[in-house]
Amino acid sequence: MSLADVAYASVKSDILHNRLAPGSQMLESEVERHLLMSRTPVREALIRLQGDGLIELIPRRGVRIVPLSQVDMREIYEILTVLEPEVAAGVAKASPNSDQLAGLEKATADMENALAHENLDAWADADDRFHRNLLDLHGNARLIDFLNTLFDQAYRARIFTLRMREIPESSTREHREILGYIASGDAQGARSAFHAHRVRAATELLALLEKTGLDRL
Amino acid sequence: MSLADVAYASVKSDILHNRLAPGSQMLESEVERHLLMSRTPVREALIRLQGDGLIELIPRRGVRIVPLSQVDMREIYEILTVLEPEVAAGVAKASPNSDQLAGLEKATADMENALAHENLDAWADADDRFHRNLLDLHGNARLIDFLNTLFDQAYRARIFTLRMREIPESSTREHREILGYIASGDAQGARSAFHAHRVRAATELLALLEKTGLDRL
DNA sequence: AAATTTTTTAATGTATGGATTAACGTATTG
DNA sequence: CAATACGTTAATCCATACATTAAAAAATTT
Repeated sequence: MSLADVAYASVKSDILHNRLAPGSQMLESEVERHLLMSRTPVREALIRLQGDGLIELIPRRGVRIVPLSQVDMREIYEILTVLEPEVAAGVAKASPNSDQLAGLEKATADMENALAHENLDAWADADDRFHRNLLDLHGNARLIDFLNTLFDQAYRARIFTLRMREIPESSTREHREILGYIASGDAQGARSAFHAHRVRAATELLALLEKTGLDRL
Repeated sequence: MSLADVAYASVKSDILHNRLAPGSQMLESEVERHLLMSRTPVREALIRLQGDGLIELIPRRGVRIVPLSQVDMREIYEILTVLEPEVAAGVAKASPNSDQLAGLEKATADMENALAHENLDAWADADDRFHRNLLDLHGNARLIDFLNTLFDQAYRARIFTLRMREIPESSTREHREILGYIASGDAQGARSAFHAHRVRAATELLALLEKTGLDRL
């Protein structure tokens, strides 16, 4: 692992976990100092992060942590609403065996458990695992990559709004339902259940952002 | 425009226009010599191109121009088949005025003209313009970006197979049809017409690749 | 001769000095 | 006082020297 890789992973983690505030700016030299590295590897990492849509490199102004507006969230969910149901349908169609479904099963069980114990952090973690695990069961590498990028972008907003929402009961139920369709190889069922899941989640999240006036997440 | 930008545009153009052969490799130093630049800007450009999926940077082996296999083409078309119909539906729903549709109208007319004169290059150019122009009418920046990246990746294969196919009559007709749905604000019509268009194109292209044994485009 | 170790080579990874240039403050002018 | 021109500053952009290291070549051993 090169220094550039370390820098990439480190800054990315700092952004996702809100240790670098959305909308904030800093000079490249500050990042270098923070990471105790020279310009070259830091710059390479920043260029990659810019490609991921997580930062913006503004000449003479340094690095800007790209904040998410309501418009951004709408964009992201619009895409997820179209693509993820297809992913679910594709996975269902491939009739995965129980070995392959173990990860999804575990994630779903973890969500149910977390819900029972009202452990929101554990719930969010299991939810994230469910969605990413589903991707991994799909063969389309480009699709996987793109959706993971979107998950990364939306991650902060999800965490941030987690505690402002109702206890995620229906969401948990929907995951169990989707898993059922996938396990039984019902592609059409998986597709429409996932679509409904995403539409509901998007509506809820956008209404919440609207209501609270939250922007620049 | 920085040297890094120049390097990015130059190498990208060389790849898209097949001046750098798919699957070929060269050292970073060869790229530097070719562009008459030092390592820093070239390296930054290559990192961005790797993010675009056009090249691979392999330590000690240099730059590899990523070739497209049948699997890759199937991946790309699978995504286009799902997303582009949504884009068309979205644009139709927004009821664009004739000003906004001028580009699509022109592209369609150019396709019809090129077809009449059996000018395949002009046809391919107009086709590409139609698809990218449609994207520009859609508001979702992330979607636009992603689809443009896929267009870039698939560009070479399209050009390469252009002369091995039937004269693209049905494709041209379908574009005119889609444009009609968009102009009349019929989102559902645009969606299903575009879906059919993509399914047909994908089937044709994949069959052609299969038949000719073409791979590594 | 085959296998193993050592040495060499060369390509990338990293650090850094200097050139460039946009932004800002200061001075000048109308 | 407002507007403009000028000089200064500082951050990035670029070139390049050096460090690291994987691969290739050579030497040694069996």
